[in-house]
Amino acid sequence: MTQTKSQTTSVGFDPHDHSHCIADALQTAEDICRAQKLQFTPARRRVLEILLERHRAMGAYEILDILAAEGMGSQPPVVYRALDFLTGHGLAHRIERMNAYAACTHPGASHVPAFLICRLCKAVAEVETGLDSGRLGDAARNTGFTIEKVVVEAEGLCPGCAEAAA
Amino acid sequence: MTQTKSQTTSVGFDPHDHSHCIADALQTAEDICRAQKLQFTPARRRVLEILLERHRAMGAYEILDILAAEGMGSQPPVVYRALDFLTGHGLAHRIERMNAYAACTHPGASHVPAFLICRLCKAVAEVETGLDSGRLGDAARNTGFTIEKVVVEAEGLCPGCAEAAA
DNA sequence: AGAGGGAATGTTATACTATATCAACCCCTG
DNA sequence: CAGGGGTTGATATAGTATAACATTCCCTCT
Repeated sequence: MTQTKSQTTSVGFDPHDHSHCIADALQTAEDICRAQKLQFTPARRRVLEILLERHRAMGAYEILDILAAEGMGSQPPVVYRALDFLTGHGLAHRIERMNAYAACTHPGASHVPAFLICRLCKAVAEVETGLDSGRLGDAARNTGFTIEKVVVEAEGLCPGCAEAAA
Repeated sequence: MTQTKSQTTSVGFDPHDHSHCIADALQTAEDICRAQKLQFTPARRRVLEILLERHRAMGAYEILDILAAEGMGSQPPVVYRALDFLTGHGLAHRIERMNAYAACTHPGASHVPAFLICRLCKAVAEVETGLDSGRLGDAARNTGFTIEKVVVEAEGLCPGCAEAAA
């Protein structure tokens, strides 16, 4: 919000031109929904916008408070349905460790996303892992386990908070 | 419970002599607590036993029901305190994706554990990852993020359920 | 135009997960 | 035997998520 630098890294903790990444992400979401004949309804769109604006993981009820203040519905199913849609189509992710949700920073990519979660400021960065080809895949093959979905979440300190804490 | 084969792999979905791994794990837990001057109280011990007996991830309230039936306390803090102790000292793990808990299958080892979670029978296998040295570590270094803890959880089908479903 | 049907929303109620708080107790130690 | 840390007991409440059913909207087929 206070950053003014123009830079479009869609990942990481760097300052960047936030209005651009919001507009880009919304446009991408619209494209994806059109291509797949999905309904990008006002509630779904607004929830994604809220996640993009805050640029961090948010609890469902935190999002709900904002929706309610805007008159878009005040009951839990409103926000959970929107989040189910967004996560189900790769537009947002659930951060298991925080019971929270964050906009996907590179929708459309097929991937095993990993999240770097700052335990102080709660900022979340989404990065890629090469996990399938690593030891986890080996371990699964060795035991005969069929992996369908993988969650990778790292908690720690982002550059800013690490510096502030030092 | 119905397995009778003797085999002591402490990891994976293979049949094995379960009474052995329970006894071994409890003994190891006692050793660890003695070495670190921790109190392995009846409630803590019983919760670990329950997790070992079931050999799967269990919800806190599921454990609580068992404790209550045995007269060991019927209020949530009873089980959450025991679970905090066990997870805090590496004797059990929280499975974030399930809001559930499972006994550690190789306590004492320092590691980045990963979990293979069967979505049908809820069995959980604990395996090792080489994650620190992989792309996640690279990504963190590149962004200046300091990783303190990593959660890796894979959901899918264990060999038995995959076969049954086929 | 009207009937049928699928998806989305509105609404109420409830289930499930987890923690805060304070009092009581136990044991060790000084 | 007083103090203090750690553990337990007990009550209340906070936080997260879903079930269930009625209603509406929009599209399509006739």
